[in-house]
Amino acid sequence: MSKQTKARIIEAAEYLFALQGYGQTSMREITARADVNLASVNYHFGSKKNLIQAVLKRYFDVMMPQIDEALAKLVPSVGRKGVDQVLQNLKGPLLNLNAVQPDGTEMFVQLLGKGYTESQGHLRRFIMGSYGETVQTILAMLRTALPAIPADELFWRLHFAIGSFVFSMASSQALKDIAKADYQQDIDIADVIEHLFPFVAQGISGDGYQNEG
Amino acid sequence: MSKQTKARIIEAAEYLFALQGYGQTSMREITARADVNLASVNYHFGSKKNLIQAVLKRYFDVMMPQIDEALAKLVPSVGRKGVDQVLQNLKGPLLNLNAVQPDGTEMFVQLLGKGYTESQGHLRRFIMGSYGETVQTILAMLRTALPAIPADELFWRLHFAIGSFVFSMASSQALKDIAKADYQQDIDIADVIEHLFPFVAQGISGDGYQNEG
DNA sequence: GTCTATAGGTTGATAGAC
DNA sequence: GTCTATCAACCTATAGAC
Repeated sequence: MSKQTKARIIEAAEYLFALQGYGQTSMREITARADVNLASVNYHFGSKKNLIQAVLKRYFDVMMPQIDEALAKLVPSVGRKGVDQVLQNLKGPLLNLNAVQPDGTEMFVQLLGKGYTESQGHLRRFIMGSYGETVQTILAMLRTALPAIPADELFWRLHFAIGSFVFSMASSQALKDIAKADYQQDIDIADVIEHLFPFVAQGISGDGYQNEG
Repeated sequence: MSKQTKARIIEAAEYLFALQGYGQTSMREITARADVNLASVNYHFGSKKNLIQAVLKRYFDVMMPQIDEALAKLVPSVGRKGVDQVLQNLKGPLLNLNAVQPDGTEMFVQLLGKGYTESQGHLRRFIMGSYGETVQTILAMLRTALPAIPADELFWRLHFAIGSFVFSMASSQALKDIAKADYQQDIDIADVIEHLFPFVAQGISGDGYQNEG
């Protein structure tokens, strides 16, 4: 059955990509884990590149419309409160990815991080080409919340925020181990978000920016 | 001459590692760029793993003692000001890496970022094993600056801060491209730090934490 | 210390039988 | 749609001549 095979490949691939990265995961590993034939990846997806995009597309296609919908209704307040509102509206769509797949949210963020740092140009082009509009909407909302902060400064802060998130996920196994050993805490993705969003909101809202000469 | 060859290898390797990552850079690329024989890497460093560690060690061995020295004299104030003081004392040693090599700071942080996200366990183990004490000192300083914030909450924030930094560096090429295209800015590492530190300080110092149930 | 040559393994992709 | 077999290219590492 084609449908089953295709789905098995996607699931195996996303697990391994999230864990090891794209470049370090071979098609042989993927097909072995999916328990399908090696040649079936190229039959169903054409190439490894296409498979990588298909894995991410599955999540983006669920999340981005939800974000669009959530933000369409929003007129953010000015200041820290507005930033909180924007972030709050991202939280739902993000956590809903757990419906796509068990641990889907965590998987997605890790895939995103790996895609960013393994500077495979084709992935960034694919994302920005397909979903750039939603990204722009998020930025516009933050601009409404923080009208006094220049666009380029906001661009920086948004990227720092993404970095906090992605890094936490990318090293989440290490974080989990440390937290358990040193602080007797068992962590899941919702915990990370609960700690992360105040940190990020605080950092984004700061008014102490200055363009150094 | 052995010394020259070894140095040429290190320089070529760190450039390519920083640009492409460790896994995606082959010894053939390195030796071609260094204009030395392929076999010389294994002769001088034993293995690719050792070469990776040697590249990072060159920077850590310069920076970590400087951080130790800078922090030894410091008794941070309480509050946001204390956090700023701690970060300020990290800035110098970090920027001094430009003395190791032109663009040394940028190179180093990119190497660090790639090392963290390409979860090559041996690298994290090497770093924490060799320089973990300095990391602990930094944490202790932040605890002095923010005595009201529980240790586990500070642990979270420190990781988010590291995440902002490492991710920004690991994806700095992408950031540069975007900044140039969308905001007509040419960025260097000092710019990134100038934007990053206030963001991080703001996020770490926030007093709006709450342990959700 | 430097070189050539090569071993021994991996990779992504494909041709062609079924 | 699935399989086997294989290609051509790449990889790290090493043996051994100079």
